[in-house]
Amino acid sequence: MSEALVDVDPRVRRSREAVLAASVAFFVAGGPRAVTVDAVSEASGVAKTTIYRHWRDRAHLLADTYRACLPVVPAPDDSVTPEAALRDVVRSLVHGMGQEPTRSALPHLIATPLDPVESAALPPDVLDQTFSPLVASIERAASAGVIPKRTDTMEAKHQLVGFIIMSAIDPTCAMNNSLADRVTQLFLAGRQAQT
Amino acid sequence: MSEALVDVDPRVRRSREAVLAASVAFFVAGGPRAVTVDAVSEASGVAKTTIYRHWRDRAHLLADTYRACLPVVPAPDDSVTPEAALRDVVRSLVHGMGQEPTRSALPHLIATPLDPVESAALPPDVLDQTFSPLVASIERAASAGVIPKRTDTMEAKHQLVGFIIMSAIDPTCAMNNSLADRVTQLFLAGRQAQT
DNA sequence: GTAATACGCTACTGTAGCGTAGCATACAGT
DNA sequence: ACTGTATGCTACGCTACAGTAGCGTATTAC
Repeated sequence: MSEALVDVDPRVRRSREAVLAASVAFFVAGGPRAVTVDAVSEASGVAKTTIYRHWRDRAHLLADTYRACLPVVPAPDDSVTPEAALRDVVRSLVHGMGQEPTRSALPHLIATPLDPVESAALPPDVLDQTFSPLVASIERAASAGVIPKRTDTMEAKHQLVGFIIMSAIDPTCAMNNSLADRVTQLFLAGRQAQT
Repeated sequence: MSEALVDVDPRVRRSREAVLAASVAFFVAGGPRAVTVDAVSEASGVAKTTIYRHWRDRAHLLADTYRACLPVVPAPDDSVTPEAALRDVVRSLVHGMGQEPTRSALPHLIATPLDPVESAALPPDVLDQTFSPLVASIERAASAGVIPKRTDTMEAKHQLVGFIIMSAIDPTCAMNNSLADRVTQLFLAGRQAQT
């Protein structure tokens, strides 16, 4: 994504984008197992040999495909109140998880890193990084006393991320700010009721 | 499991159990992709031909394997208060999700039904059934006014199930009654704070 | 003891997928 | 126009896996 400036040759850019788009489509539809070089080649119109000129092997293609399905969550804003910062991060997460291809890929995004074969070329903590802004927001809320200071950060993360992910997996669920703010409110109200 | 009485011949029972145990082990370790008839045959010590005498094809073996990884959650107890019934169901769920092989298989249990190939012989709603006792408890709590009567049942289910599943996926998390009751309390406190 | 049945073994076919080699062609930059 | 590079194409070899056939052996039930 960010090295588009290096690839001056438009043929290269075209090939990489077409391959990745097709690969993402297969990943979304059927998980890592569905991402085969032959299928991607045919669907993208890019020759198999060309794919191997850009990715060393299938594992590296899969790693890029995986990353392309992850949402981008901006770091929390420290210039607003802890509540507002948390609310905004939750909104970003809900929005990101609700966007395609992330939404449809979610179950596979969770399962793939646990597959010893398919996770070969995946950076180990690539999924955790998506939630690091949320963890930072939780920690700030705790140290500011918005939620109990002795809050278990990981537990709170499970609570929020679990809610968001399960909502996103349910195709009937609208992933908008209304849902995001309800997630935040239910979280804060529950935590603040703790002694 | 329940038709053990029909299989009088101990040779049949022995074969089925050995195959299923090996198949579950592969599913846990690497998802449906790892469940190959050859590998299961070798690991279980049961000949491939014998496996095909008990399961029509790999898809049916996988369906049984999938079911064997699901926890059994008893129906809610209507003779206690709605709070206690919900608490007990959450405890059962937390306990079930924390037990092997369910715990390690969880990501694959979520992802497999969404794979159009691997879910071939899977009953469509087999995972939902695991959560139906929870849904029943939520509905009873709502109609009893323990939580707001207009509570969105599905949303509440996402909230509780998401929290539990994310906790179970984190290997450092203790899946005991202490966690279960905290899940219940945070849920009730958040909901009861809503107008 | 005997018949029925379950099982193991070997060998086989067919398919899908990974990854490579060699050569011809089209396109980009100058 | 010219040169370098990216691409397309065909044809491989190799491995893993699904599923089947035939035959001999061991175990079970009676």
